[in-house]
Amino acid sequence: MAAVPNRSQVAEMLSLLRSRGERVTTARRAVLEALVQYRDDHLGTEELALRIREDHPDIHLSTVYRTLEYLEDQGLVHHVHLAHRAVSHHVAQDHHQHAVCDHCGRAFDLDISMFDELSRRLADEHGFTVELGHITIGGRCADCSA
Amino acid sequence: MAAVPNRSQVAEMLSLLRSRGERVTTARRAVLEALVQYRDDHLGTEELALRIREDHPDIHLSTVYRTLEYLEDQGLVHHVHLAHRAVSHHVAQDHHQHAVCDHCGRAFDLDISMFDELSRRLADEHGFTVELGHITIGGRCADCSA
DNA sequence: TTCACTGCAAATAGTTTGCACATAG
DNA sequence: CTATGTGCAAACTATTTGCAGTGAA
Repeated sequence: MAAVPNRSQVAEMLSLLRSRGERVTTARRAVLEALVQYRDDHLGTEELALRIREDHPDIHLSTVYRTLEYLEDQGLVHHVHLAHRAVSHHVAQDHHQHAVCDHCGRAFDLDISMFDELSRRLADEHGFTVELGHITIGGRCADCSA
Repeated sequence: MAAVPNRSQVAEMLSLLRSRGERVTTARRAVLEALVQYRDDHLGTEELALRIREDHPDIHLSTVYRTLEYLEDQGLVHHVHLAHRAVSHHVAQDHHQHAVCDHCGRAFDLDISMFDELSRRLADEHGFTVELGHITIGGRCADCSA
């Protein structure tokens, strides 16, 4: 799916920051690396911070919060409200939607094309520009319907 | 839209509870009345509790939380994650979707038919049963796009 | 009368902030 | 060198829970 190997995706985002005159710090690199490495795991912020600390025990949870906020401001990261209380972050390029089972909590990635008609109608009928990637669909997964 | 006038919608839900052998209390009646009265205002839980207290100063915030949870268990109420931190409740019969502007926070009600294709594809391709009414679409409203 | 419900206060979870020190540029 | 970023502790917000008293059936 990615036209560019993961390895350089972080490097690319870091040079983008540098080109904007932003500082590149250990925490920023570590957060981006973790988001790329665990991209499929839909980790909450605290869980993400735990993984980051495996390699960087000195990076504080509050720094992860601040860094994620910063990276969102920079447009490099988006967030999704997955389960009821958990917020999950992902790099902006990984645009996908989620369906979350209200029963078991599992998150399923959805193809963006599923939202084509919906976005078009929202634009036409309400002038509303959907921010894809932020949508979460709740319901019952196949297993939990049984 | 409703086949039944608002006035009796609460009464109806209360008799349903009674018919199940559940207790009808002041708090339960007050919460349902407020949900019906302010159905278009997308109130958060705390704000809802404030309105309820105008008439029933003795109903505690924690009771509102517990009552909403109870009414959800009974299937009479659903909740929606509207803005980033706010959870809003509405009576289950008022099934509609929301688009929330990430910029000004306004919520727009959407026609359910917009989700027909999406629900069908989720069912067909993933065996996932969408719980309509729980979906929130983020993005920019027409005004804030300017 | 009896057991579910409620008020209150205190606990918890997730997130944010002030401040002094560390570090990228 | 100097502004920006970070660690830490403490504050905050939304929500939940334990317990003893209240009230619906």
